[in-house]
Amino acid sequence: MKEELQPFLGQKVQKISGNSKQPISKLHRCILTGIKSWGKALFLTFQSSKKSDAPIMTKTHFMMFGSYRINDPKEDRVSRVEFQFKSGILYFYACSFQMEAAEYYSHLDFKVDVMSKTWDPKHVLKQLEKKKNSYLCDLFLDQTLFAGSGNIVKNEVLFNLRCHPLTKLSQVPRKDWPKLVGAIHDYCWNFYAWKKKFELRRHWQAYRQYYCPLCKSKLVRENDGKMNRKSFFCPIHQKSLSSRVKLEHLRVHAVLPMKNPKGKEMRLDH
DNA sequence: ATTCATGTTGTGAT
DNA sequence: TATCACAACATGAA
Repeated sequence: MKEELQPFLGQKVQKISGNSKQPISKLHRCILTGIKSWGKALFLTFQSSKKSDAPIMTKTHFMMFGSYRINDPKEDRVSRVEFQFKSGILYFYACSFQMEAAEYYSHLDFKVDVMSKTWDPKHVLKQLEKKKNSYLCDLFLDQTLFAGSGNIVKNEVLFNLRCHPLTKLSQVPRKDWPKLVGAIHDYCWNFYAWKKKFELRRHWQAYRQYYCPLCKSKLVRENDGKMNRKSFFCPIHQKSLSSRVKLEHLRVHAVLPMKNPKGKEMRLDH
């Protein structure tokens, strides 16, 4: 999204509307001066033409169902916010949109943001020390450790590690902790690359799958951990771990492209 | 037609 | 005070 919004950087908001309860009219005639992200949140900075006015920062989170469009509004849908720029219109739908997020933003820890250039696995490792009692299925969703990770990432990484979702961090030997951290980071960057090519789902091996790609046994599907989110795992390859834990951190399998009934490759991801 | 779910936040109970 | 359970949000896809 940051890449798609670049054309609007430096442009003035010519018109703004939407059903947001935030005082969005304050953004009228402001210039978009910054496009940032932290984890799953998008931060836009706006500068009023009066230099004396403090910049306004907005925080947008698309939650589960949110979306955005550029120059192509959704039909029969009211925008949460809609920005008219000189070169086009940006539409936000069904998202959380908050203003005056500058204070919030300045306190964010970019060392835990998997997509940040200042992501710091050593720092994450130090933080992990406090989480020994957590299940991996909760850990991998914890935004204070892995900002940007989510339920797809959790399930796919657990599969790649051949690890049961209800493994406690304390059961994983300390020397293997960097593998956990690295596996999340690697998967998130693959996710980004795959998403750009509209081939995200093609690479799912556990998430929303029915059979293990390795042994064809039926995957277990259950809500796990404190987060109580859905886990998909192979009971053979992701053993319930007690004293001995061996992490493999395996490479993703080659997968066949998905085709629709007409044989054309499908555009799979929004 | 109905159910589910790439997620976070706030509230009220325990 | 900390933890927990759950509702709310809103919509495309299964």
